[in-house]
Amino acid sequence: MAGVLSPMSEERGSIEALDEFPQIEKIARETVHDQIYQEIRAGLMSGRFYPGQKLKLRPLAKAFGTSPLPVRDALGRLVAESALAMLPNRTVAVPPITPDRLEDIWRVRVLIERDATETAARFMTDEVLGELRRLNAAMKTGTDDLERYLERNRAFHFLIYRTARSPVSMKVIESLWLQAGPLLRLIQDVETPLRSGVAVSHHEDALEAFARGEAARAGAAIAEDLEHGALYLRRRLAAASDAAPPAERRAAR
Amino acid sequence: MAGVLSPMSEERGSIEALDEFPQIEKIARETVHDQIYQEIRAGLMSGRFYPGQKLKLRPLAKAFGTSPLPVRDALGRLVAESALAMLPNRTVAVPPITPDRLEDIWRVRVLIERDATETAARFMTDEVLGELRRLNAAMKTGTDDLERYLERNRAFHFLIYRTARSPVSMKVIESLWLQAGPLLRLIQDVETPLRSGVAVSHHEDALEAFARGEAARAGAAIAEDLEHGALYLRRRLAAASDAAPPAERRAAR
DNA sequence: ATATGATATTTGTTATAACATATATAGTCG
DNA sequence: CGACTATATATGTTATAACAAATATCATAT
Repeated sequence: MAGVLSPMSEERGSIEALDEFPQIEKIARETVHDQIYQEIRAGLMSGRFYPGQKLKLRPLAKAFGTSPLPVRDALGRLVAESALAMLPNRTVAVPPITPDRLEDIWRVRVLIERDATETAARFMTDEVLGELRRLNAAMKTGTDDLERYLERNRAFHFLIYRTARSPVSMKVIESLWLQAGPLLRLIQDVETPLRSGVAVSHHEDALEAFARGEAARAGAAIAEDLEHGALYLRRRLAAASDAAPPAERRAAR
Repeated sequence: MAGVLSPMSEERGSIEALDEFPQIEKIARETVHDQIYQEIRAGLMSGRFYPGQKLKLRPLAKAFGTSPLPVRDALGRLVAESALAMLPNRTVAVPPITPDRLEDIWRVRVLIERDATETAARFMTDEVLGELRRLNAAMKTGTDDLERYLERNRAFHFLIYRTARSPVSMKVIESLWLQAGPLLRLIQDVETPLRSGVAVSHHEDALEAFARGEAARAGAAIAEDLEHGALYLRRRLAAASDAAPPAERRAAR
């Protein structure tokens, strides 16, 4: 089912793996609704949808080769997580991005991701630190592929947050990244060297702070990383809204 | 449909109001799933469900007088908001409360509710301040009715948070209160004067800070209010887990 | 040509029913 | 008496179909 959002469909295969004999791992079967959810969610986080885009039940169901029900489940779940918005007509759409909304999302992001980073510093181990170094080093290569760059950046940040061992924070952060996802569309055509260098340097600040056990400094480094991104997005957002003020128009078909 | 969770059912009435002529206010019709959602949500926030309780589709549907579908929608939405949990068998249940989970929820609560309070201080007006004073004064009366006391406390806090004008923070805070809801069950049998006095005094600290425009102090007062509640709940939780360690057992029927 | 109105299509919502899995119950064998 | 198996019940999931509301399309009148 992967890649169904791109115009290419395939029937879903049976999930039950061939059971040799009673294995320990009892994989909870994935429901159709879960698969659709994962796919749309991944699309959102990597900016494959544009703000204002409407997600309609039957067209999506046809694309996935299912009935409208599981699609409805997936969309409803994403709406509940604030990743998608429900219009007054109850149609689901990617939330439009206004400057106010950008500031709102980022203020909370800085607040909670700094906190999570500080907490992670107290649980940091050599093993995790090594993995973080590896992830950050990987970000320096293949910077021309935006999607891969973003995925590596995501992996770096989320490994830190997971180290904080706070399921509640983790859920909030995931929701915030989901809401920020459609913004990533704005940096499609950004000069490659510019976008990669600064983030990596902030990451290295954080790595050094982790190594020294300086929690506050690690949190500050990640906060600066986020603020730097915000600076960038603010400019692109202003430019985009100058070029095409009626974002509502672009979304309509 | 109100009160259906208590064993008493009533058919749902038509929502469409009599339209005189083109009014400005176009009330979006409430779907069945919305009504069920609101009802379960209210029950959760005022602690009418116990941790571990299972919420099954068909029994609930029968109680509400609907098909299982809207119930499923409502439960799925609450699961997505972390208000309910989904067991491996995909049955929905009220999340059990462990000491770890209590600490996790409260740490994030203090972080974000303090921040929202500080932001609210910058937007504070005489009108809102007056309403806050009125709400806090109301908390001193009728303290014997726990549910009413909690509702007034909720109104006080949420008026502050709403003043911060941050939809993103608001959504997070609502989710956190929802997750904390089942804990309120622990203070059912608490000495009345003890629980009311301290909260009100913290609230008065916040009010004074608001009046003086001291944002940090207002945030600190609310943070202390929360910490005080946590102290209380920690003790009750320890006592409860001593008395009935297999919370899983109590949930089963 | 524009505005108004009726019709047709599309949209989300929900009940019903069939299915697969999980759980509970009863039966049976050791 | 205890452990295992088989049956029965209950549970979540999903397709189908019918419904209601919103939107789009088109004809008509001014």
